[in-house]
Amino acid sequence: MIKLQLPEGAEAEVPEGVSIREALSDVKGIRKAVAARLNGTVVDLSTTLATDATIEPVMPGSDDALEVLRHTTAHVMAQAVARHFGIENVEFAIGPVIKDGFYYDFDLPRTLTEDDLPAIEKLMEQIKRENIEIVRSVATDRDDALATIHGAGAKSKFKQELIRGFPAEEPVSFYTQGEFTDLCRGPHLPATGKLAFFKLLSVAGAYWRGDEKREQLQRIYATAFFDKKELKQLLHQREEALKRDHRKVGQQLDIFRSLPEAPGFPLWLPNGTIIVNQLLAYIREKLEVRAYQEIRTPHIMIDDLWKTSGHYDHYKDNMYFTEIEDRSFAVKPMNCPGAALAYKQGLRSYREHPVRLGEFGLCHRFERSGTLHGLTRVRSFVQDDAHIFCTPAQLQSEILALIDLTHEVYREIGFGVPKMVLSTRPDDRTGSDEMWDNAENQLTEALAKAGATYDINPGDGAFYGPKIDFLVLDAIGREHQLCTIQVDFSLPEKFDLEYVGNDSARHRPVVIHRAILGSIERFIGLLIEHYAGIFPLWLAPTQAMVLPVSEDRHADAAGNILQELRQAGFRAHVDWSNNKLGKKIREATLKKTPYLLVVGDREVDNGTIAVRRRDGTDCGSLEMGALLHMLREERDTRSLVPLLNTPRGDTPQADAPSAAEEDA
RNA sequence: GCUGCCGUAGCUCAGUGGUAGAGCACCUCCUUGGUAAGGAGGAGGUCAUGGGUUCAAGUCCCAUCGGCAGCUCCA
Repeated sequence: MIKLQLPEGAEAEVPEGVSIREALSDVKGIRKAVAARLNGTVVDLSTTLATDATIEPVMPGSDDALEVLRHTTAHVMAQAVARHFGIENVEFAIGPVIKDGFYYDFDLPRTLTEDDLPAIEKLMEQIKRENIEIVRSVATDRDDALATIHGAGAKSKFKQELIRGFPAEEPVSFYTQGEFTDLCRGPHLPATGKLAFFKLLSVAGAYWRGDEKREQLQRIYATAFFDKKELKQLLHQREEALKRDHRKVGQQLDIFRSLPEAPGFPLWLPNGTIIVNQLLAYIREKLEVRAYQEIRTPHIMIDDLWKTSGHYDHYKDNMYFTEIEDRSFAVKPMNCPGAALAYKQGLRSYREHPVRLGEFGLCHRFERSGTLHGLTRVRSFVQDDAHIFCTPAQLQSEILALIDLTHEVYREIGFGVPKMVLSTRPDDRTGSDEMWDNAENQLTEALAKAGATYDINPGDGAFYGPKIDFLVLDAIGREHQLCTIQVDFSLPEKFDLEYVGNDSARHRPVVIHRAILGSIERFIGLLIEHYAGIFPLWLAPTQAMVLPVSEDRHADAAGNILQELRQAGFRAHVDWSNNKLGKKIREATLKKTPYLLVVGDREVDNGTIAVRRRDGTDCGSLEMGALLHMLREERDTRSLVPLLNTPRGDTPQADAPSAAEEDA
C-alpha cells in the first residue's frame, strides 16, 4: 500500500499501481479534471502510482489545464491534417502551445491556404465526436523510440531528428489516438471527446527549428479554450486589432504613408507631423523641468568613431555607410557615441553632474525587407533618447527619477501602470563583478524605493550593463515594450570619459541610456491603435471643424469663428463645401475630429455656436468665450476625456472608440 | 533574406484568354440645407516594371520591384 496526500488535507492509502484517476475518484467534480499534479508536476490522469505521493486534480480554469487542452487540441489538429491529406503524405514537425493558443508545423504535398482550414476544423469536430482514447506509451531507449515512430504511419524525418537529439538511454514517450501517434512529452487529455472550443486562425510559412537554411514548413495557428466566451473574446480582440491597424488608420486619417520609393522610411503627412511635434514638445516640457540639456549630434560620422564605440564590431550589418572624399563614414544607428563626444567637450567637474543630455536623434538602421511593418518596424526613426552621465553615487537617484518620469508620461498618455522587468548580468559581459554588483543593487534599491513590483530576467541584461524594461498594456489588452533604462559602464571606458572629483583626481562617470517613448514612429503606431485613431484633443491633428449650415449665407460667421479659434492656437478648419450639414458632420466624424462647430441662422442670431462631439454627443449651444475656455482647459491639461459635455452636465467619459466608429 | 499570397483610377475593390469597370474622393452645374451620405454631368488607367507563350494577355509563364502574413514562445 502507498500513502497519498489528497486535496484539502485528505489522505488515502491505495494499492500500488492504481491510476491517479482512480485514486482521486472521490474528489468532487473529478469528472471534469483534465490532468493531475503529481508531487507538483502535471501528468496524465492515467498515470499509475508507485510510491507515496501528493496528488491533486488539474481542473479547467487553471493555466495548467489550458495548456493541456491546447496541447491536445494541437494533436487533434495534426490528426485532422493527416486525415485531410492522407497520413502517409504528411511529415509532422512540432506543435507547441504558445501565448494565445498553439500551432503545428507540417511538411505537406501542397501549399495550404486559408480555404483548407474549415475542412480541417470539420475533421477535428469529427475526431472530437469519435471520442478516441488518448494512450501514452513509453519507448525504453532511442532505438525503441525510432522503431515506434517508424511504425506510426506518417513520414517521420523531423521526429527522428528530434529523437536522435535526446539522450540515447532515456525513455521517450508517445501518445496515440486511433490511427495517429505522436512523439510527445505530454500530458494530454484522456480522450479526444474532452476537447472544448477551438478555432483555426491562420496559415503561415515557418522553418524547421526556425532556421531559414532548413526545410520550409507550413504552420497552422489555432487556439482553444474551455470557455466559449473566452474564445469569442480572443477572436474579437483579433478583429479589433485589424480594425485599429495603424497602417489602415494612418492611411484613412492621412497621418503617414509607406512609399515604394522609400521602403522602411515612412513619410509623415501634415497630420502626422502635428502628432510628432506635439509629442516632442510634450517630452521637451518634461525634460526642461528635470534639468536636461538638449543636443543634436551629427548624423554621419567617421568609421573610426564606430570602431571606438564597438558598433562596428557588433552592429555593422545593420548600419549604412557612405564615402566622403575617399574616407568611409557611417550613418548613425544610435545616438550614444555622439552623446559621448558631447560630454567630452571640456573638462567636467563632479559639481555639474549628473549631466543629462537629451537628443531627439534620427537614427538609421538596416532591417531586412521582410521585417518591415508600418511605423512599428522601420529603417529610420527618431528616438526620444537621453544619456545621463553621473557619478556612481548618483546612479540610484537618477534611476528612481527615470522610473518616476516614465510612470508620469505613460499615465498622462493613457496607458495603464507599466510592468517592469529587471534584466541582470549575462554570461558574456564586460566590467568587473564589483561593478555589476553595485549596478544591480542600485537598480534593485531604486525599484524598491519606487514601490514597484517587477519581474527579473536573470542574464538578460546588455553586455555592458543591467537594464529595466517597461511593458505597457494597450486598450485592447496587448503588451508592448516601450521604455528601456540601461546602465552602461563600457561606453565611458571606450571613450575615456572623465570628470574631476572633489579629490581633484580623475574619475570615470557611469552612463544611463534611456528612451521613454522609444522610437517616435513606433510609439505613434501604437498610439494610433491604442486610441483607435481617436486622439485626445491636444494630439488631434484637426481639433475643431467649423460647419456652416449654408456655405454662402453663413460664410462670414464661420470665418470669424475660425479666426478666433486660430488666434487661440487651435488647429481648426471650415468645411467650405456645398454639402448638406449631415454630410459635413459625417465626413468630419469619420476623420475623428474632436469638435464639430455648427453655425446657422439660429447661432448667428444668438451669437452662439452649436457644438457636437465626434462620439455624437450634442453639447448644446455656447458662446465663443465659454467654448474657448473649455477647449483651452481640455487641450492645456492634455485631458484624455472631453471636457465639453451635454447641456445637462453629464459626467465626462472617454470618447468611446465604439461610439464613434462606423467605418464605411 | 526565405516561403506563401497579393499589386487594376487618389482610396476601397470587381473583372477566369476576346473593346478597362463600380463605389467613394476630385472638377463643373443644379440645389442653400439644421446634426452621419441631396441630384446631374465630367475628368481620371502604359492593369507595378521588364521579358515570354498566344491570332489575341489585366487574365497564363519567368524575372525584378513593392506590399501583406509568417519565419522556435524549442517533443
